[in-house]
Amino acid sequence: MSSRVLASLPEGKKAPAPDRKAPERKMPVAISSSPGTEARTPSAAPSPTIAMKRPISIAENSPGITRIVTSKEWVLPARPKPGRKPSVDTPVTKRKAQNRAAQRAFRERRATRVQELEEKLAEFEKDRELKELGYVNTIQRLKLENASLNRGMEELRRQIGHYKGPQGQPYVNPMSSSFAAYQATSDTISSILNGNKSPASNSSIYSSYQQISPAPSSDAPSPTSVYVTPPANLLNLSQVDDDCGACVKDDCVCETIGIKKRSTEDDFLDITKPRKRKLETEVDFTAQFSTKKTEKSSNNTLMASFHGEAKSNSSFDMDCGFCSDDTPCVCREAAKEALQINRSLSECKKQKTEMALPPLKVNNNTKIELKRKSSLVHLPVLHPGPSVEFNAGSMDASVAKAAVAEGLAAASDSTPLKAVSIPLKVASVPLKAVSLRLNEGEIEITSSKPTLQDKQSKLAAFIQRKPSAKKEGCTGDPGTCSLCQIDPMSTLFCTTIATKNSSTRTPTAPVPKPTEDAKIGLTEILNVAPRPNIARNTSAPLLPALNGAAPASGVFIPVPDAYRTLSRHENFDKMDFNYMVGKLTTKGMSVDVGSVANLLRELDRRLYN
DNA sequence: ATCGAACTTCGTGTTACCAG
DNA sequence: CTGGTAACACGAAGTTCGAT
Repeated sequence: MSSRVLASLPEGKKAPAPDRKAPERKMPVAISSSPGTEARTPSAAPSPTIAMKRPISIAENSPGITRIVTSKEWVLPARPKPGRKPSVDTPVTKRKAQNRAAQRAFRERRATRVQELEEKLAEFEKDRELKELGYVNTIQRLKLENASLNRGMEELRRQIGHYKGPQGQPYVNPMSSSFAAYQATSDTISSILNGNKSPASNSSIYSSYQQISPAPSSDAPSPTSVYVTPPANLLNLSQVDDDCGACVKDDCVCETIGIKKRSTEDDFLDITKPRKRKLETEVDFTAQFSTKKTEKSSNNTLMASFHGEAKSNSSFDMDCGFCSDDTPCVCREAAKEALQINRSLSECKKQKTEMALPPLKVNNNTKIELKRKSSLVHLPVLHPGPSVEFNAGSMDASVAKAAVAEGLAAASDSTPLKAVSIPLKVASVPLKAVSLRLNEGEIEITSSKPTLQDKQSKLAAFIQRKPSAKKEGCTGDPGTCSLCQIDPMSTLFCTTIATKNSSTRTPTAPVPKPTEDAKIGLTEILNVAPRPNIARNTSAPLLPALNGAAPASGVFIPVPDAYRTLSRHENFDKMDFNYMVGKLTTKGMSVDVGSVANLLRELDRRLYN
């Protein structure tokens, strides 16, 4: 302190105030035997409060010193409050004293406010991190789901196309590169039909169709046998709203499985009807030019079919208002071509409907067998959500049996619409449901009403199925099973249950294998609250039927199965995680089926509330 | 390793300004 | 006049870093 201080002391200022009691401050303990520490602690810390409380021994000869054991227990003094010590002398003027007090109060308020804000900020940060984690998990799950859906959809398309394409005609995959050509073509035609009179687009249309046409061959079949699957927006111009976004009109899985009403074949014709005009007395220049085109593309069977039709359909006309009657109308031509495509497709469809196809069946290897017996397929839905599901190839027998039990209950119902089927939300998201099944295991869509015997035999097959490989099931160690490896939420679920178990000191029991008794128990449990028949009335609220709570069943399923079952529910993400786990009755790393059922009902209630 | 100067941080006091 | 606030300055304690 020194000269600088002395020199800078303003007039009237007094020397620094004497020692004041410094508030206790927590600081890291640093033991120093050097007396210099005390020396550096000036009078601010009145007396070194380093005091010996009791003698302790020093551990000697210890090879690796991880803990210092001193002979004394030192109580270190709190770090003296830094900064200028508050003055105790009375100010000269009243005003000064008032200002000092005001300033002190102000700083106190400011510090309090800053502290509050910091606490708030910390809370927000914590909340944000939690939400972010949740979002990341959701994104990952959605990505996986999307990928599996795409795979399933692709597989379905491929398989369906394989069966649909007559005489070995390759199925034109809308998702393939030629789909882009379709898209461009349809857009162009649509724009023409809507009044865009750009004659230059004609060539693009033409070339587009050349691209999408099957490879020409000398022994090409009749034009009507050409199988083309244009995108929905080309043929279904009037029913854009009905487009599920995943199906192609002529290849709509939604229609195939009967959850979407078949659209009329001549939707496109309906658009062009008002523009039709009788042209019996007029010269059909369009047909003439079409003929020329046909000659140009003699190898193109698709175009040949179009123009062949055009010849026979000389009455078709379309007044675009741009071309004159003496000149070949490009717009008319394009519209006519689209019409021909539609007609050829109609014939294709007729052929297809005549084919007796078996029901669509997808087994564990995601193979689809098309055994269509009828064109209309009713998909029975027993449950609004994926509350009980059939697992994948790795489906554990317990969960499978739970689902089977539900199916059994349904099978005993005399309602013909009920069937042994997977309760899916097919009505709302058809492709998703189907491909989910594809991805995770078995899907079976029956076209005919199953008999009770059929149901029972299927049930027996399910029940007798052996559980999957052990690595796919619960390992008893959270985060190590296959499900946990790919789904962080599953890991969290398992960990939470493990934590719950440890806190409640539940003895860790091995994952029980469901027994025959379990099957009966499941049937009883799941019959406690009979599920409404969604197929009969999809809009009917489910609450009345879902109010019943299933008692504890004593039947336990592995945690991953419980997670799979619960996580499929739409409301799974909306319900508090800890609450859900708390609702579950667990024994070790297994969950009581009854508690799962209860939780599902609660999720249902929230969903339909 | 030790020491001391310079620097940093924090608490406090004083003064001026402004609005009610 | 009084309360609230900003700006400035000081003091004390801790930290850093170069010289020895």
